[in-house]
Amino acid sequence: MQITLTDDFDLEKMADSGQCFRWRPLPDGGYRIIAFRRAVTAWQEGHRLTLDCPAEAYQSIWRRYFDMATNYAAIRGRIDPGDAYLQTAASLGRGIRILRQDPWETLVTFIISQRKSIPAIRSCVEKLCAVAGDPIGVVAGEPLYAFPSPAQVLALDCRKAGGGRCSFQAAGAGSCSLGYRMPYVRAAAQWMMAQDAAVLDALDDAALETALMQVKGVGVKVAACVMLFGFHRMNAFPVDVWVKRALTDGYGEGGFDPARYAPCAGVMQQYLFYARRQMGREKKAKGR
DNA sequence: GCCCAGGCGTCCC
DNA sequence: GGGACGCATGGG
Repeated sequence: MQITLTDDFDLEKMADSGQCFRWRPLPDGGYRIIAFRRAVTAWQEGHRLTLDCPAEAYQSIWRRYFDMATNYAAIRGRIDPGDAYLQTAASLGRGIRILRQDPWETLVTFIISQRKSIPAIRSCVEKLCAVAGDPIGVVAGEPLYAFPSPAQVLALDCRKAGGGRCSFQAAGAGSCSLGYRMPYVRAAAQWMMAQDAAVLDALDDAALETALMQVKGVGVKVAACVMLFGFHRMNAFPVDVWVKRALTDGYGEGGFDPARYAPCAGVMQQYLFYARRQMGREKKAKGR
């Protein structure tokens, strides 16, 4: 299946944008993506996107996943020309789209994300999938797994081999490097099973944030990530250490108001996050 | 070995 | 409501 791209789209930048944790770069430049209990491999060459799936799968799954109906160039074009810092960030981050990911998976992965580096998040999420998720196929001798359902997460045995009580220090098969987040993930699973997806979708942003923050382990930042990357609330603006650094560099204390870019502040957040991380890397490389 | 990571809950004021 | 502190674990 081949798609001719007519809008901002950059696989490499999206893979490195910190919104998804199950994209794996392949030696040939492609990315293997697992989402919605399916695996697909994607390659990009300029305006040509190739997916190793039938056209029906693109139409029913991946087109929506990549948010193909939204015009990101137009959103980028609305950035204040006088905002030099954001202009630069957006030109660095051009091609990033806000993926429409599964809300449950997004909730869990961003609970896991706290106090972890992005590579550590990836490996933790993969462990969780391998231990609790359904096998969905074998590629080059390597088994692939779906993201586990809430029930599958609750079925995880997080107890120590000899102990009775649930301990997150357990080296047991179910610990998955979750550490102190294990009870948070379980709480998220219980919460999720009690929700109606249609009801959550119908909530306004403030009500959805309140609902998400009922889960122990979900604070303002994780809630914002789940809203932006899982519920596609394009105005959510997660502020993490990188965005904080970007805002301090570019605007000083309190000098940036996300409301200025409503209803798409979240896209600006992605540009700022991506650009600031790239700058950090360049500094590191120079220092060597 | 050491440092720190896409924070959060809790305690305390 | 805001600031200090502890937190399990692994990647660089």
